[in-house]
Amino acid sequence: MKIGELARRTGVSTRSLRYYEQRGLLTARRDHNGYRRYSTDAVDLVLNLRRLLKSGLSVADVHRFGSCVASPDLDSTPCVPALAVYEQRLRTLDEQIATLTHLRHNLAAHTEHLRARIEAE
DNA sequence: TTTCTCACA
DNA sequence: TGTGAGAA
Repeated sequence: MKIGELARRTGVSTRSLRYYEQRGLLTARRDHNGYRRYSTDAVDLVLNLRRLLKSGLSVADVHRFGSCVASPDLDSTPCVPALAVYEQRLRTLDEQIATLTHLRHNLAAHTEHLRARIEAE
């Protein structure tokens, strides 16, 4: 199928599909006129890509999934690299949450301090 | 309709 | 991580 049909079948813009290809996430054969041609299983792959990217994974993360991304049923696939990616992502999120929590505590303390000063006037 | 590139959020 | 515009 051509890029327009893949876009329609996946609900993903042609622009995004070209972007995924540029990033090495999606490949296509070329027609004589240079138009991209996709096999029907590209639909599952794109839907998986979309879901993973929307869930906060980066292009590099999705890259690490290897052939798993092409799976028609990603959730039921015992994808070893996916486990590593998810675990690393969880660690990163935990670190970010800790940092934000720290910042929030500091800001709350400053706020209370300032309020007390102002109300003491 | 599709291709590409540049610029931008 | 995408998108818009412009030209072929």
